[in-house]
Amino acid sequence: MKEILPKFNSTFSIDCVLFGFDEGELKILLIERNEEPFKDWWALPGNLVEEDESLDQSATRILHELTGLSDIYMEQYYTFGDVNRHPQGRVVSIAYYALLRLGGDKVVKPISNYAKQAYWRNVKDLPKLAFDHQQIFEKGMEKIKRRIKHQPIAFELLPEKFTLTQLQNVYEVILNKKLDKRNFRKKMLSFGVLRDLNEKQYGVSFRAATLYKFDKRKYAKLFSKEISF
Amino acid sequence: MKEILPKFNSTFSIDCVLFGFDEGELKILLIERNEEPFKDWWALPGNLVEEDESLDQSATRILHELTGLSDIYMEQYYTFGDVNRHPQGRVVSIAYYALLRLGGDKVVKPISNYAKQAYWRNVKDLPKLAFDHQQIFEKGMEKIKRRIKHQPIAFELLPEKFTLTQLQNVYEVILNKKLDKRNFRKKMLSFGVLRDLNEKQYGVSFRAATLYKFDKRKYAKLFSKEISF
DNA sequence: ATTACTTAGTGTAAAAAATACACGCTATAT
DNA sequence: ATATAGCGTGTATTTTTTACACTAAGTAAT
Repeated sequence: MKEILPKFNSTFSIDCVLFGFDEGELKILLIERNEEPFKDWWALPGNLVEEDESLDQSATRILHELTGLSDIYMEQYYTFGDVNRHPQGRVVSIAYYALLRLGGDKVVKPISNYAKQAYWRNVKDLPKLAFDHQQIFEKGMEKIKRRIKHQPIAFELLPEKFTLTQLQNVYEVILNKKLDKRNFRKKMLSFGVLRDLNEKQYGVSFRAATLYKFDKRKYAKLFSKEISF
Repeated sequence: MKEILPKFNSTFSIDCVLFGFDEGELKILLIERNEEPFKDWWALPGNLVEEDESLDQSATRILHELTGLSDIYMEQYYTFGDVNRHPQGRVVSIAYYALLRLGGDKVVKPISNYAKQAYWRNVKDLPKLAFDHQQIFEKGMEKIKRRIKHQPIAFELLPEKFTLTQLQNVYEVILNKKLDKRNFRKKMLSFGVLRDLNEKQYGVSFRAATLYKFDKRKYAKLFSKEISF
């Protein structure tokens, strides 16, 4: 039982739900495993935590290995520790979600050592996943649904310059419902964290939309709106 | 480095922020440690996870050992894994908060083996804590502040029968602000999860208030209220 | 029994936020 | 010139939130 798992003393791992937004769809990155257990299954990217790295460092490393990027927005959200979640022994897994800009220039085609290949898959059409990764994904999905209502994380999925329609698409696909265009724009602009770049899209085969940028300095003004007394 | 920590293969532990509401104050349970490291320091109750128990089971066990109770409301909220958070080696700690009815009958006076004594301490007046427990406490405090606005967790801190004033006190002490009595009652009753017991307090030296009960069957109706589009 | 005291319990008006809803504009493609 | 596809805009209604103060009921002391 113990021979496979622990490098050093660690029996904990990181699993990442890496979200990307592309072609109007919310996608996550899945790897096809090249190792037992669950060889040939689809799984969330993840790995064991090294002895000398914090959990955040480990997640950062894993994401870097997958994508080559090192400034990915990322957050720990839950730890899965059922006794039998890993068929070969006790592995507690700390789950992170991460948000990545997929649009346009940087095309991420990740391949890593423990995976045959990695693909972006629409969250609405996922294959069966290894281990308890379905559960890990679902909890991550819930988290970002909730988080997007309080924190300016939608911008992490978009290129630096984006249109309000693109932004609305991100909200719609994460919340899984249609939003009213005028009300959406009114509210978004009312937060005062979007800077109008006085610049238009180009290369589109229809009327070009205004480009906006997320203004990080004003971001603190975006408070939670919750049950209020 | 390894000689002290791992029973089996486990280098993870559970730490619990156990909240109670008493005398109008929000309190947490602290133990005075009887072991190195941090002998004689105040700390959150916690322990190593056993090989054959899930994280939730482990937290349940720890809470049971402390209080003798086994139906405590409890939730995992974050995992702390800095490399040097434990001076004697790598210990990743999964944090839970828990909410306990302190009122009246059940007086909890917990003593356990690794602790000299345990005390309820007002969250507004905490001593210096061992390890990174200050940070763990603060994150737990943030979590319940947020959670109480979405989920009916306030009731977990009150006796089964309670008055609206007591309920308001719980909200006030967790949110750390005064609320308007009429607006509070209006909103609480509007959720439709309180059952009027047609019963009054007694033994109080002033006008007795109506007692209410949390109606679990209607609880699902209490939706999140957040930024809405 | 009168009085003083303490907490319970109640309503309304004003402000703010959320919602529902439709059409002219503009750039591109043919 | 014209068709097309997405851009960009305002108002009226409803709902929610907020602010605000007095009477009622019971207890305790005299």
